[in-house]
Amino acid sequence: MLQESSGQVLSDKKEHILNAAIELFAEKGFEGSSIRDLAARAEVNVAMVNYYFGSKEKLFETIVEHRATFMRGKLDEIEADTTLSEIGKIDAIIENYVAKILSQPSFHRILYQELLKEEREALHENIIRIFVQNTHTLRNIIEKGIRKKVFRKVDPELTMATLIGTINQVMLSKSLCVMLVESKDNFDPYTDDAFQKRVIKHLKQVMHSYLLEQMNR
Amino acid sequence: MLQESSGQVLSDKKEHILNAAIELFAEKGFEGSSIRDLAARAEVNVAMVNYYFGSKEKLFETIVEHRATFMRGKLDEIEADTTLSEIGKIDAIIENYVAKILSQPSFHRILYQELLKEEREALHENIIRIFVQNTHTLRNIIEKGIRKKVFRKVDPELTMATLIGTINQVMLSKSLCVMLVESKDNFDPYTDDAFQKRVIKHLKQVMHSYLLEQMNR
DNA sequence: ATAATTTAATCAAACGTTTGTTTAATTCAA
DNA sequence: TTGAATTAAACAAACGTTTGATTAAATTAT
Repeated sequence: MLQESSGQVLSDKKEHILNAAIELFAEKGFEGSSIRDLAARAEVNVAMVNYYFGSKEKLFETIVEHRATFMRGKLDEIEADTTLSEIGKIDAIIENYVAKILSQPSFHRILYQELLKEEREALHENIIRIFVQNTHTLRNIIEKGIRKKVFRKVDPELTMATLIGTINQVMLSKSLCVMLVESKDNFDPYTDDAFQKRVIKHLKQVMHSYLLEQMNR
Repeated sequence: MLQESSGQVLSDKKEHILNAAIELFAEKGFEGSSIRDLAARAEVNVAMVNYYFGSKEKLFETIVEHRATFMRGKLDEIEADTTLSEIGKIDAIIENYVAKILSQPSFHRILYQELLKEEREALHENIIRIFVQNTHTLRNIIEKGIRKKVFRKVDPELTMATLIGTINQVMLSKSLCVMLVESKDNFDPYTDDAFQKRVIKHLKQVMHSYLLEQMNR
């Protein structure tokens, strides 16, 4: 394609600043990161951030809005998949959520720092809207399972909270995660394949034993 | 007592600043809150913060260290209680955790904002240490239940993550919580008694179905 | 008991830095 | 040669903190 042979759509340097910003914001928070810090880490002039993104705040919005819908499409796809049983859909959601979130721990951390605050109202509500949508999708699946009598009569909203909350708890702090699950110090749980499988296995077991009537296990 | 009739041990104003700071830091984060903001909210002069606490950072440390051990004593007490079965201990932990965390949402939010960042290393590690201790206590209970064959062979660390993670997910954002569980707009889930019972009931059901062998249900 | 002295609390103002952002000049590629 | 990219320098505003004066209360001395 022309687009590829003539160079990238998005400027290399712009993308480079954006990635450095995701890391920095995740480590120090938005207010805790200065543009000079960011410029130094990305090895560009301080003026380049405003040149490319307009302002520090717009850079932040770009980061969130560019990636925040990351689960939406996959969730809808799983919900609509008629080849999957209800518990099969739950399993698929667990696998996708865990893999997706573990693959971008920095971005995930930024998202939750923002959720915990009450500043930047528009951005805050954007993130909340995505969460609400995802919860509704999961609720649809759970309620269908309940109607079909393959699921127990559980609390759909809090079941979602248990699912996401378990993953978030693991994502809170890498050093905490390492202390809890592994004694080795250079161990990175987020890129470790065995750890990812461990989280998926645990979550599936929790959800199976909670959702399924005993006859189905 | 002399102490009471002659006045309080801790200065009223100092306590007043501290409580205002907890609210402000929870809303805007530590770096997002200025001493002038805080002084205005607490209705004191800007100089009073440094006068009482030395610095903004020391005020922050005071907040965290003053309250962060909030579950420690109770957890040990529950673990040592010989009148409780293993599942009874889990239930007691759930009841205490939920009640305690829901009762101080602002402080809880500050704690997790700090966990998500990697600044202020000493403080960060202090918080982590408390988490690790609590996890070990819960692990002891779970492993005892497994040895007694009343619990399934579960993943102790991730079980803790599920327990705390579920509560945290609910505590992330009040407006998110309201949208998920209640349509009324003036509803405050954190002070609502019915909501607290709902969370406790859900968590107990999850933990019972996950931990207990089928014969015990 | 009254006056003198010390201590603690409070304040407006100012300190030196750092902040995000802009400018105007320069370099670079097409 | 023209427009985009890049730079060092400068900008006002906001930041945490300190200062020195002022007040009020408590303590000591007379």
